[in-house]
Parts: sequence; C-alpha cells; structure tokens
Amino acid sequence: MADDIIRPTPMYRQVAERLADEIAQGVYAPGKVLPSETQLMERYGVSRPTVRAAVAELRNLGLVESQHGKGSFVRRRTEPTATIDQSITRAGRKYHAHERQFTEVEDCQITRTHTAGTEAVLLQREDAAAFTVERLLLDPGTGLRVTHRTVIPFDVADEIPELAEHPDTHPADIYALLTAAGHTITWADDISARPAKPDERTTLRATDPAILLVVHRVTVDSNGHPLILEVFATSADQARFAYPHSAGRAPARRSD
Amino acid sequence: MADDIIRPTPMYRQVAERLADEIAQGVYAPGKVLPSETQLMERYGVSRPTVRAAVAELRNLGLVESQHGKGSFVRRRTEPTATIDQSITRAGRKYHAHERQFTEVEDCQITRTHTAGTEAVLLQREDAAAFTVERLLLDPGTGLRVTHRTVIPFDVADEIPELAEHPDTHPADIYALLTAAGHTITWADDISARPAKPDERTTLRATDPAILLVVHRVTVDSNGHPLILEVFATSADQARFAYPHSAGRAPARRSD
DNA sequence: TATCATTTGTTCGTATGTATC
DNA sequence: CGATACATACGAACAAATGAT
Repeated sequence: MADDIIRPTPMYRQVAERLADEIAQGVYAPGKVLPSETQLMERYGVSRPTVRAAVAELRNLGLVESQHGKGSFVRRRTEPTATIDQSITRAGRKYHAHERQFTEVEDCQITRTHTAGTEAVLLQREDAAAFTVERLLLDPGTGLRVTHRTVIPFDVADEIPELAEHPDTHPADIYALLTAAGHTITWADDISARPAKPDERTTLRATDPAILLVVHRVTVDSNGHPLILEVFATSADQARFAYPHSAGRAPARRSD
Repeated sequence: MADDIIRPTPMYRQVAERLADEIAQGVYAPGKVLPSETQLMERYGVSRPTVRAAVAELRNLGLVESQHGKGSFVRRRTEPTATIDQSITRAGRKYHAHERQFTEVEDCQITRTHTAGTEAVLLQREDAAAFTVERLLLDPGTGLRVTHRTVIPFDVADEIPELAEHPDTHPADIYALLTAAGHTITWADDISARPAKPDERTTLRATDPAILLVVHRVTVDSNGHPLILEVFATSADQARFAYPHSAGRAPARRSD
C-alpha cells in the first residue's frame, strides 16, 4: 500500500538523468569525453561521490565507458554490430552451421562431466555422464568472440563409435553422424540473456554493462528425444542472433 | 592471513568474490538474507562504503536483491522461468503466433511515425511514414509482461485497405491479410539484449540488473522485400525465447 | 628520461534520511 | 517508540593511469 508516495529522486539520479538527456541530444557526441568529475562537481554543486554515482549509472545503462586516467567517453553505439546466423542448412548429407564465419581460437577442451541444472532439464537426463567440449570461437572479420560448449551424453556417444572416439567433432559433422546413424534430427533453440560472470567478461572481451546473450541448442530426434546440447554465449554489446523461419503446420485443432 | 597477498584486486571485489562463492556453495541459500552491512564490516574488517560497493557488485551480477530496511536477499534463480515460443504456425489461412499465451493489458496506442535507425535498416525504408502500434502484453499464468510494437509502412498499408483502417489488427491477422493480398511471407528474427531504460524497467517490472531481451521480427515477401516489423521486449530475468527449427536447404554450392 | 598535472579508481570516516519490524 | 537495516550525501586522502612538459 501507499505506493503513491514517492520520495524525492536522489541527486545522483538527477545528475545522471541530465547527463543522459544531454547525451541523447548530442551535447556530448559519441566518442567524446564527458566533463571531468571535478567539473561536474562544480557544475551541479554536488560532491564527488555523488558525481561518481551518477556516472556509474550511465555506465550501467551502457551510455558511457570510463577509462582510468583519461575520462568517461560516450559510447559510439549501443547497437550490436555483428549478426550470428543461427540457421542450419543441409546439402545432401552435409550440414552447415556458421562454419564459414568462425575459426577456433584455441584447441578445444574435452572433459567428462555429469548433467545437472538447466543442462539436465534440456537433455532430459538427470546426473548422466557426458562429454563436454569447450571451444572459443573467433570471427576474424569483426573480432567477435563466442564461447561454444557441446554436451554429448554417454548413451549417445556409445551408439556412435566415431563420437566416443572424437567428441570434439564439429557440431555440423556430429549432425551428419547422427543422421547416418538413422536419426531424423531437428533443433530447439532457447535464447536468454544474463550478466556476465567476471571470467566470462575477460574471455569474451566484454565491457562494462557486461551482458551475455546465450543460446541453448538441443538436437532432438524425430520422437522428441534430446540427443546433444550446444551452448553459445557472446557479448550482447557486440552481437545479435538471427533466425530466418517460415510458418510451420499448426497442430491438430483442439478445443478452442 | 591464509589468503594470498592482494594488491591488484580492490578490497570490495574481494569481498564480493567471497560472498559470491559462499552463495554458490549454499552458505547463503536462495531467499535467505545476507549478513547486514554492519556485520560484513566487522567480519571483513572494511568500511561501510566498501561493503556497499561489494553488495552492489552482487546486485549487478544478479545474485542478490536489496530491500530498503530489510536486507539483501539471495535471488532464488538466475534462470528465467517463462519461455516465449516464437514459432509461427499456420492452419489453412489462419496464422498463430502466441495468441494463446498473452492478453493485452491496455488498449494499444496507434501513432504515425517515420522509420529511422535500426527500424529503417530492417524495413529497408529510410525516413518513410509508418503506423506504429504499441501494446503491453501480459501472460496471466506467470505475470510476465512483454511490450510489443508493430511498424507498418504506409506503402504496405495503402496496398491493403483493412490495414490502413485498422493498423491495430493483431499480427497473426495481418499475416493472413498479407497472404490474402498475394504475398508469400516468411520471417527474419533478430534477438539482442541491452540494459533497460528507466521507463522500460517500470513498465516491465524488471528488477536490478535490468536486462532486456529484444526480438526484431521482419515479415518479408518471397522476393526478400520487408513488409512489416515487430519488436518484442521483455525482462531477461523472467523469460527466454524459444525457436524450434529444422535444417533448410543449403544454397547452391559456391566456390569453397 | 624524468617529472608533473589531470583524471579516474579505491578506501576511509561521518552524518542523516527512511523503510521495516 | 525504538532498534535495525539499507539509501543518500558529504569530506578527505591516496593510488594508479595517462599525457604533456
């Protein structure tokens, strides 16, 4: 109750609002530096901690980027530049899934893990043994970095000798192996976003409002049984995901 | 001190790290309250501003949520709960695009605008007159809120009298109108994420690391010409987008 | 090369306001 | 009402990065 009462907006928010407006109106153009903290203190008649809180707000909104010893600069674009096409195409028995765009930065890491949490739910396997293959992908054109994780449950690897021997097979080739083994496969992609953890921030070269775009891709058999899981993650600053699609057939009409 | 010596990383980050670890290890369970700022000051031997900076870090990572006068509580899940199925199905001349999940909260707002920025690029129309229809959708089951904007260029509306008269036609019905007018339509979805602006934060009821998941959906003709644009936005905390898909035909083989 | 002024980053201390119980 | 908790705001000092002298 009593939601009506609002206490006066804090001074640091008012300063942040003023600066945000001025940035929007082009008073401070993209790439240019804001007035220094000392100047802002004098201009608005507030203390340094207040100014710093205001600038921190702008950083969290993705409007500015601060550089130690230099100043706080208006960010050039809040729009991501790179687009990652998530569609999968097939020609004969060969699949393609953005192999042309990315190169592998380092050798991939293969570990043995157990499914848990979200991965267990998506794979419909609770605490099942699985190979996990970690890769760091790089788009040489834009410099964009994407982490990629493949989770292959042991029961799927057991079915396909090539997979058990080489879990680090590229996903598109895994699709071909699954098809060759008699599976008719489709995919279910889930896209989410969350703050980057400190280590993800560094590997993906993400700057301040470090937001991650995450795709969980489950490869499913024709009966809806999950086979493998892939997880893509990249900095939301720099990239977006693209899905071209058309209308599927509507399911049988139910009571409506 | 058992810990290594530590000049490079600031104290507030070290405190934040320790607390994050303890949260991950379940020392502070989801829903429970962290020690108060006074307690943390004593426990780590740091000042109050330092403790506050540490807790602010945890808020930005989405690990805790602070409540004035009560304390800072460990968030129950960082995983979004609701899933928005972005697939479109068709039965005869009727299309379906998550009409069953959402209800319209308020009457939609129709305005006349001009294409600019991202919208202009996606619609391939620079500074063209268009109808813009704004909606606020609600999933009664989960309480999830989604903003939806439809941009209909005048040249498309001119072609279809029903559209010009009622720009606020629901998207699925617009698809049917476009099909009836002889267009063979498909869609191109772009998914991005960014910090929420203050007003978006309030309309979408987003809490602290207010991250928005945004989908730009362009309806395109068979010749690739964009017809209309839809923009969905929702809190990344609460929802994710789902795309079921299968392999398309690979384009004609080029020099590889 | 070395020094210095500028600017942001970190940390402390302190005081007051306001929400919750 | 009082105790506790977080929120806001001020002042002060030093560290570290940067760029120019």
